[in-house]
Amino acid sequence: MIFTIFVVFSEIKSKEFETTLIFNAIWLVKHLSTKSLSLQIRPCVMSRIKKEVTIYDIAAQLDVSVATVSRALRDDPVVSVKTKKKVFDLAEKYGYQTNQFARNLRKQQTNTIGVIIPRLNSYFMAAVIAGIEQVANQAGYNLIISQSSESAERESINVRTMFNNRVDGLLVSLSYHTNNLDSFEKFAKKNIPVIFFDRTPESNTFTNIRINNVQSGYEATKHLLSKGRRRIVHVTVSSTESVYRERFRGYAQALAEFGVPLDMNLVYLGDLSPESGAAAAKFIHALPQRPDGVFVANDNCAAGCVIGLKAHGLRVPDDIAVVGFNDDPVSRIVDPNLTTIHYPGHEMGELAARSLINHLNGAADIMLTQTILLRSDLVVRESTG
Amino acid sequence: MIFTIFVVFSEIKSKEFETTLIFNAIWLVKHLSTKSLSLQIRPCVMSRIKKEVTIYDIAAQLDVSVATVSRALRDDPVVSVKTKKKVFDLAEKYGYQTNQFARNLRKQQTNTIGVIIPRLNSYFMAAVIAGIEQVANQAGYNLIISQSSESAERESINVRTMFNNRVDGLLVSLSYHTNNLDSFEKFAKKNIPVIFFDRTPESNTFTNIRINNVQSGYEATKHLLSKGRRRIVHVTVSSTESVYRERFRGYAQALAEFGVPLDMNLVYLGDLSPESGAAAAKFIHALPQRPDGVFVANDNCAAGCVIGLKAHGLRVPDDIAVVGFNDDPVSRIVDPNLTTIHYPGHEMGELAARSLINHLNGAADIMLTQTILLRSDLVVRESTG
DNA sequence: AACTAAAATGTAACCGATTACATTGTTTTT
DNA sequence: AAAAACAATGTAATCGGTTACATTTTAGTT
Repeated sequence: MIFTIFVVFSEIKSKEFETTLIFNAIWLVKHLSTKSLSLQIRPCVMSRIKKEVTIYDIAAQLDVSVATVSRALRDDPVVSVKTKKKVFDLAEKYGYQTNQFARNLRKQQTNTIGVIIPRLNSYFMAAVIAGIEQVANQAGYNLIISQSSESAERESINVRTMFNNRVDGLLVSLSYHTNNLDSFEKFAKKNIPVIFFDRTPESNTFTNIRINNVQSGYEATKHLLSKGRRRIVHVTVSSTESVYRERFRGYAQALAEFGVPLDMNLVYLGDLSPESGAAAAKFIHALPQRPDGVFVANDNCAAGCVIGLKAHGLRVPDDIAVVGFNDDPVSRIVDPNLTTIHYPGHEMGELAARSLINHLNGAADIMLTQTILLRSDLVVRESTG
Repeated sequence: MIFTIFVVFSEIKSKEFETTLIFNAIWLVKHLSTKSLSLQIRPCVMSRIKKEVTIYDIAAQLDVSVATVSRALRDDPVVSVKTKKKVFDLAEKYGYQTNQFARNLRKQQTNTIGVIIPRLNSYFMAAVIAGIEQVANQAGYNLIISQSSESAERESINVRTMFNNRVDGLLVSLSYHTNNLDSFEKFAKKNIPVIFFDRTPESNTFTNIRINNVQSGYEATKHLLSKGRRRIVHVTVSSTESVYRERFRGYAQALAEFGVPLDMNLVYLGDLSPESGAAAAKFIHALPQRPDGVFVANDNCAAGCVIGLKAHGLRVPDDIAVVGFNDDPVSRIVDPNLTTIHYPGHEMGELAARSLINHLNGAADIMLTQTILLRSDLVVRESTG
């Protein structure tokens, strides 16, 4: 059956509007029963009927099949150069956008990477995210970022959400209180790659990217010891997560090496916030025998602690030397500037994203890699004299 | 035609594995031609054939239609309680997950909100994001976050990406250098809601959520003036974006009110980083007539500036008083603590997300709202004596 | 029992891109 | 000139939920 169709418009506002109308007309003809003889449609109604340009529209316009259009748009070498050009031009003209859902549905993959972090409130995390984003954007991947707010429960909800959204891969930094990896099981079962960074689990089922926290903790403490300090407080968090446990281990190791007995009364457990640092300062001030050094497991907390110590009349570093961790910009703001452990956030993010994407592309298999350790360095500033 | 099928397994590892096998068998029967009489399949091959549980599987298992399953899973009241329970139970048992792409494809909406921010490096932004995330999560929306890195170009690429990913709505804080809103046109055309927050455009095509920057700049400057300071430097950024222009306007207004002539030689343009603050301090120190006050357009920069001023031997606030902006935690770390303008990041994020989602739900129409102003307050601390 | 209204469920088209396989047209080989 | 090889394009099934409309079942009424 062959139709001849006259489309008469009473008002055409713009080229683009005309396009819409024509597409709508084509669509209507395709879908209407042959019974209707007359038809009156207001533009607004029409535009509601169909508003997106699809490969079907392009195919109809050029009188080729959707398959050809689909192939042309993906630059498949099997399509002739001439056809490709026609398709590209028309797609350009009508501002065609591929519908990602149709593609994802069909391809069973999403081009999306999930990122789960404890909190977005540190310079370090911002740097990591920036690194991840840079690599992901470049490779055409989307990012879904969510925060666990240091809660194991929220974390596992986020993991589930990521799973439901069928992310192609997951980059995770664990919360303080994560005590099992059950929620990640699903990913393992479906062979969806998961890479942990910074706050990594002790289990070795997944790939980890981190620094040597034992060593860094050791160096921080050793630095204090080498400055002659012997009564050293460690301010950290009570966490099931390995990072802080390892920093503590390094602290203990250094003490042992210098023959200083480990005194658990000198270990202050808080939440590593600036407020917690202030509380630690109070704790230190109240100790019967005044300590002469503090190793704080993060800079924000260390800054709070330094301010607290000064408020209690203690001089830093003369009375008490302080070492932080992270090389957060705050370490250069607080007076005196903090001696701290520097480690590369941006690089860590880049590396994590790149590893994941290479794995997804089949360029490398991360399952072969168990752990990647990045360098971390002690940066000596005023707070240790 | 009625088939009776015997499925014989040589090895069943677990209940779940059995489920997979049965589903595969059902699927095979549905899809195989009647010609094949014999069939041998290895489990690994089978699991590749079909690995996700779909509503079709559940429907087949319960001997109801997919429509019923679909409706039951969405808790449609039209489905009987009994059937619903059966469906829920089986879905639970087999760990069914709805395929978002299929749903999105069909529903023509994504349940995703795009967020574009200049940078993720300030406490304020982290707070905003946290606020957005809280509301979005609660309402079952996903978030795609991306950074423009203060570049107008990156920003418009991000906008395009968001558009291609068919976000349901967009929350944007503009970069320093955005000079036109062309890239957002697409959204306007398709009636996809866009809400700007904090760094909002001057145009009133879209809804804006922000504080009164003119007023805040005015108050900050007036505070310095009321402390007797008359030669006041303003440290800001050369930006096309209105926020900083308005803070400057407030600064100029306050000066005018106190009869102090506006001297453009006292306006220092940098990038508002801590380093830029240090540079501003150097600039101030080098000025022929020493200023006695500084109003810096953000706290991070102000902190850098304070440190720089101290390094140049100037006493804060005695020689020179400093006011920042944002009430970033750093304002309470730097010595002396910064007088600053506090404004609610978390609330701003919440409000932006909630407005957007209400609009999407049809509960409210944001197009009716032009601008929402949030309160901002001067917080007086040591840096102004 | 007959009839009607309401409740529950089923059927099938649809969203838009992908791709195995089939078909057609064109060039090269024997 | 016939056969084979290759290039270009087309056909139609597929991904998995959603929903308008159709059909069946149940409950309620006279």
